[in-house]
Amino acid sequence: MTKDTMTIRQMCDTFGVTARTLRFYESKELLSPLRDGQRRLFTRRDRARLKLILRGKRFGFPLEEIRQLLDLYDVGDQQQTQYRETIDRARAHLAELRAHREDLDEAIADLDQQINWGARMLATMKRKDAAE
Amino acid sequence: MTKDTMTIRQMCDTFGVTARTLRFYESKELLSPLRDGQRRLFTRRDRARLKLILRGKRFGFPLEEIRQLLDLYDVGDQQQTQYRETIDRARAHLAELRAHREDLDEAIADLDQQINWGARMLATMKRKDAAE
DNA sequence: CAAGAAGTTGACGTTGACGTCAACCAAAAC
DNA sequence: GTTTTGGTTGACGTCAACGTCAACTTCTTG
Repeated sequence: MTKDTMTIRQMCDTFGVTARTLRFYESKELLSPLRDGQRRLFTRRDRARLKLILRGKRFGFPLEEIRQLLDLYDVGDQQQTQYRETIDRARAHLAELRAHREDLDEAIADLDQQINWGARMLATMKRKDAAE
Repeated sequence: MTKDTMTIRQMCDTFGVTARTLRFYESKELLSPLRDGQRRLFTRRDRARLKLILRGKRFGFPLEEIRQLLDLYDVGDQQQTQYRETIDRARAHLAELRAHREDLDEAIADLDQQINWGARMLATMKRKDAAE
């Protein structure tokens, strides 16, 4: 049933990371692959987590913060109180993400405007050049 | 006229960075404050640039990439060719930002859904508890 | 069965972005 | 006039996030 595991190299190819990275993430307890003797076997869970890790990284979150958030997606066998806390953390994180998006929207608007400005500027420069 | 300069400490307080950081940014040519003898005097230009630097950092961009983009906001006395390149880099950067936003939107949707799921889960747990 | 090929565990190196510390200067306050 | 206060320049330290390398084991393939 749980035959859908991957070797480290398959993981590397699939996600575009190095083996070193995967071992490093394991040492930091972000992943916890099974073992076949010595060798690692990455499960569906590991894959889901890695996906989230990489996404977190794209947003510039440090690994430690990402590690804490991973539990959110890991419904597990938590107690009610713990689970409530998990959800609260998730809500806080969601708020952060939304703030991040507003920030981003502003940056996009700024840059877009600046580019238009620059493009007009460039056109003016060309006209001036041609006139000489 | 250009009397609106700030000391390094005023900059620190205003932007929430350390003096070391400002000197470091200067050494990497991201800022170029005036001098009053030895002491640095940060101009409006420096402030504008620092604001952009910090925004770039919030999005996880490396300082070197930020430095290149800063020229865009610095119409300056660039040659046409250089300016064209600057605008091209800016366009590429803008595309990156937009991709980033799509990614972010997805993450927000995911997390939102996950939270709703969790909230329903929690409600179920409570009902089960109350039934016992 | 020898020789890859794929994987493993340390251990050390590297890079970016600063922190920390020592030694110094210069104007201002006591 | 000397002691703060605010600033300066190196030089070295640090931390995260891996890269690199050596020495080893364990299939598997000719």
